[in-house]
Amino acid sequence: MSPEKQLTDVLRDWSEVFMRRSMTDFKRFMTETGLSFPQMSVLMRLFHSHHCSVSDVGTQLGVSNAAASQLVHGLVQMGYVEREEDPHDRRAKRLSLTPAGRVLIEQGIDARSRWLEGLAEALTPEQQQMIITALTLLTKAARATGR
Amino acid sequence: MSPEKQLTDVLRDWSEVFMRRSMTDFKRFMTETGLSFPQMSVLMRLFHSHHCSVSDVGTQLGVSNAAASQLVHGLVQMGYVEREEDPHDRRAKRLSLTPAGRVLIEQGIDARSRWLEGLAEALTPEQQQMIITALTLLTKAARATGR
DNA sequence: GATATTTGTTAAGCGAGCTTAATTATATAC
DNA sequence: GTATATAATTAAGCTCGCTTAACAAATATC
Repeated sequence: MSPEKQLTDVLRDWSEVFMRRSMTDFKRFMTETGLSFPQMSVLMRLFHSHHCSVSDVGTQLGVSNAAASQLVHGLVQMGYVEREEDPHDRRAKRLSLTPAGRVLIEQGIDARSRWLEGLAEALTPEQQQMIITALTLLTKAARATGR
Repeated sequence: MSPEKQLTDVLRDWSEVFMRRSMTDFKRFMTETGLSFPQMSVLMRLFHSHHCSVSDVGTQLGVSNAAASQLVHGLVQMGYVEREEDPHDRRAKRLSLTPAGRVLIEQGIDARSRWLEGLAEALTPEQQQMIITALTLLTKAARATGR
C-alpha cells in the first residue's frame, strides 16, 4: 500500500474517533449549559475574535443580520454577551463576552483539554515526542491547504 | 515546558484546525444536499451500522422514539432510507440505506478524503511515515480512553 | 445639503424538530 | 389465556431559529 493511501486511511480512522468524541462532548456541553448550536457558535466566535459586529456574526454563521441580532439579543439577556457602541461608527455595535460568557467557554475548552491530557498520559515520553513533531507538521500542512 | 504540556498544546492546535475545517465542510455538505443535522446523523448512523431499529436511532440521537420515527419517515420519503419488517420481531423495523442514501454519504466521505489526500501530498515520505505512526498511536490511545 | 447606503433592531410569519399522549400490533410473563 | 410490556406510528401543540419587510439612526456619496 502506498504511503499516501496509508496516511489517508490513518487520518480517516483518527477523524472518526476524534469527531465522534468531540461531537458527544459538545452535545453534552450544550445540554449542560442549555445553549443551542447557533448560540454556542456566537459565543465561540466572540471568544476567539473580540469586538466584532452583529453583521460579522451573521456573516460567519451564514444567516441574515436580523437573525444575528436576535441571537445576540438572547445572549445579552442571559448575561453572556455585551453590546457597546462603536466609537468610530455609531451605527455599529461592538460585541464582546461578559466575564460569565468567557468563563462558560473556558469550561468547554478545559473539558476538552482534560481529555487530551488523558491521551498524553497514556503514551511513553518517546511516543509523545514523536507525536509532537508529527502533529506540528500536520497542523502546518493543514493550515496551508486550509484556504 | 514539560512534554505532556507541549503535547496537549500541539493536540489542541491540531484539533482546532481540524475541527474548523471539518465543520465548514460538513456545513457545506448539508447545504448542498439540503439535509439537516439530525437527518445527516441518521444517515451516517445507518451507513456505519446496518439494520438498526427506529428506537436505536432515537437512542443514539438522544431523542424520543416518536421523533426518530418522524425523522426516518422523512428520509424514506426522500428515498434515502428503507424500512423492512424484522423477521424475528414483527413489531420492529429494520432500517437501512437505499443505494441513493449510500451514494450520498459516500460523496461526503470522498470530499473529506480529497482534503486528506491533499494534506498527504504536501509532506515528504519520511514525514508521512512519521505521521502514520503517530496517528496510529494516538487513535489507539483515543479509543482506549474513549469509553 | 440632499440622497443613497449601511448597521442594527423589531414585527410577523413560517418550517423543522421536539415533546407528550393516544393508538395499533406484536411479544413476553404469569 | 389474560395481563403487561415493547416497537412503531400518528396527532396536536410547543419552541426555536430563520426569513422578509419595515423602520430608525448614522454615515457615505455626489
